[in-house]
This record gives sequence, structure tokens and C-alpha cells, in this order.
Amino acid sequence: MTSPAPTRSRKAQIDHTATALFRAQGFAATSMRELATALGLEAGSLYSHIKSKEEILHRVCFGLAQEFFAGFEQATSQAASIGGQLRQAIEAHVRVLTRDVAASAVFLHEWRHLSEPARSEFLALRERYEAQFRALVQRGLDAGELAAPDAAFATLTLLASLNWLPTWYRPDGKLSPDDIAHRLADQLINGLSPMGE
Amino acid sequence: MTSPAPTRSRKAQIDHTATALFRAQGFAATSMRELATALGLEAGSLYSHIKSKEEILHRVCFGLAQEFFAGFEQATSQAASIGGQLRQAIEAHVRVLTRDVAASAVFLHEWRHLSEPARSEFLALRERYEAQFRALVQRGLDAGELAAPDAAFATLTLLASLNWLPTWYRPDGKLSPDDIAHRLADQLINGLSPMGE
DNA sequence: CCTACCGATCGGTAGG
DNA sequence: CCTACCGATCGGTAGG
Repeated sequence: MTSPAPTRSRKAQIDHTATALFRAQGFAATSMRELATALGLEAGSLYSHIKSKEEILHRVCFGLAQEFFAGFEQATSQAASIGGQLRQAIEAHVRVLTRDVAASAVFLHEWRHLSEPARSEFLALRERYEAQFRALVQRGLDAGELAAPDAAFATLTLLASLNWLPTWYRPDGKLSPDDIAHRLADQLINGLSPMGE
Repeated sequence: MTSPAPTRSRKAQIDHTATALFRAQGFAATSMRELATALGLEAGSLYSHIKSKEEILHRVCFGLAQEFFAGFEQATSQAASIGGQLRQAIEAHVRVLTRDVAASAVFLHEWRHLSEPARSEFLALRERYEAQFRALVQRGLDAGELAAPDAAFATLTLLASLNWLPTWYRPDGKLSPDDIAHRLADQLINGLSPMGE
């Protein structure tokens, strides 16, 4: 009567603890011994649950990529104005970011420690995601619902504001993820100018 | 007849090459042997010019901090409307970022590999810089020249958009640093809404 | 999941 | 600026 469940949960535990360490210290500066100690076991024991250090990073990065795609998909599938869809997409992005800030930070900053071909695959995914956002902004410009000299530039700036969130967001702060999502969408769409709306 | 000049230039060369490597691979994942090879010498030889690996990181991080402060100082010392000062400060920030993108990326992402007390000192400097920006935004809100529910939140978002720049900026792109600075300032202040101006 | 260990590589130093 | 080397630590494995 072997039970596979504890193994799976141990693996999830490893991923979770590793993600926190990768975020705080970076992938390269986090040792497997450190990770093992944080989990209360010896370094060698990790390898009955995982194949390598990079495997953890791979799972975190590609798992989050999937979440971002799912969020965007859902946000833009509902019939709405382009502006409304953009707003939904921004809020979906923020929800994924705030659901697990540590994983998000790793997704955003540690992916370059993936070795090939995973690294290129990851970059292709990220580019595809940005392209979806860009296309949405472009449709907004074409429809006259948005104004900007350049969809690519506008999209980059927009995603930049969102992606800085894991740097300062604290789950116990006074703003809920939805508050943050709404404010970000407001500020990005209306700007800081009092004429903005 | 010893000449001290080559030594100083060698040190600058080391800093420059190290900065590029730190940016591309991260501080922890960059070895001194790699750095030495990139400079055409042996690992041990580096230590006649520098004291440690961290010393390089320290110089880059604190050097850039100084540039940001100088830029802000200059931008806000000229008499102008609050909105004008904010615009100048944004443009100054972008100019520092684009002057050396590699150093900027290291400043933004690798500072956490500083050991104490340098790490805390660095964070204090960064906080002080953000506080200056925040105060400027707050004055804009008070004067009715800007509109936002919260100066802190608005400032964070604003700096986020700017600080993502080293991720995508290429010096050989079609937009000059000043073009980028102007567009960023426009988009951040006026938003993406067609009513924005 | 542990003990014991592997080869490789790390930042840095001594002595020239 | 090089050669030769230090002690420490790395990711990972074998065998139980």
C-alpha cells in the first residue's frame, strides 16, 4: 500500500520553498543544501522528488506562463468594448501576479537561468503574450478608443507598470488585489492629468 | 617611471566588462574566471586592480544612485510648474537609464547581492530617491495639476514604467533617448485615453 | 530519506 | 600580470 500522494505534496512543497528562495536570493545564489535545510532534510534527499535544480525553475516559469495566457483568454473572450477588454486583461494580469508574488518574481527575473532550449521557448511564449496585448491595444487605437503614437511602445509601458508589482506588493497591504488592479487600469488608461476623464 | 594611468583605466575596463556580464547572467552566476577571460587575462590578475567581486557591484550600484540624484536635482531646480518639473524629472531619469543600460540593469536587479551593511545603505538611498519623486507628485496633486487617488501608488507605477526600460531598450533602436523620454512622460501623464489631452 | 562521496568550480591569496 | 594553489562549496549520485 504505497501512497503516491505524499510524494506529490512533497514535490509541491519543494517548488514552493524553492520559489521563495529563488526570489529572495536569485536562482544561482540559492544552493540545494539551503533549500534542503529550509525543508528539514538533507541535500541528497531532494533528488528522490526532483531531477534537478533547473527542473524547479522550469516548472515555475512555464506554469506561470500558462496562467497568464488563461487569464488573458478569459478577459478578452467576453463581449465588451476594446477599452473594456483591455481593462479586463490588465486586471487578469494583476490577479495572476498577486496570486503568488514569489512565483511571479521568479517568472519575471529568473527565467534567464533556464538553459537552452527551454530559455528560447520561454522567451517565445513571453513574446506571444505581449503580442496579444499589443494587438488589443492596436485595435483600441484603430477604433479610436485609445490614443498613443505607437501600440508597441504603449504596450511595453503598460506591461512595465504591471510587472513591477511583485517588487512592492505585500499580500497584507491595505489594498486588495482588485483595488490594485482597478487603480492600475485607471492610471494607465487615464493618466495622471486631471483632464484624463 | 611607473604610470598609474593604465591601472585606473584597467579598473574601469574591469567594471565595464563585469557590468555587462552581471547584466546578462546575474552577479552570482558570473565567475571571476569568466570575467578575466573576457578581459584577456588570468583570474588571479584581477585582484591587483580590485579587492573583491562585490567591490565591483558596489561601485556600479552606488555610482548609478549618484547619477539619479544628480539628474533629479537638476530637473527640479529650474523654476517651472509642478507638471513641468515632473516631466523634467522623468526625462532625467530616462537619460540616466539610457546612458548605460547595462549598469542600469545591474542597479535595478543585482543590488540584493550586496552584503550588509551596503545592502541596507543602498535600499535607503533608493527609498530616498523614490520619496523625492513622491513628494513632487504630491505637490502636483495638491496644486491640482495632477490627479490620482494616491501619490504613493501613482509614483510607484510611474517609476515602474521607467525602470522596465533597460529590459527592452536598445541603443541602436529607432527612438532616441529623448524621444523615449518624451513619449514616456506623455503616456504617463496623459494616459492612453483619447480625452487625455 | 540519509550517509558518504564524486568531480568541478568557486572567490581569493602568496610569491614572484 | 602569471603560476600555482588554498579551503569551501557547488549540483548531483550510489547504495542502502
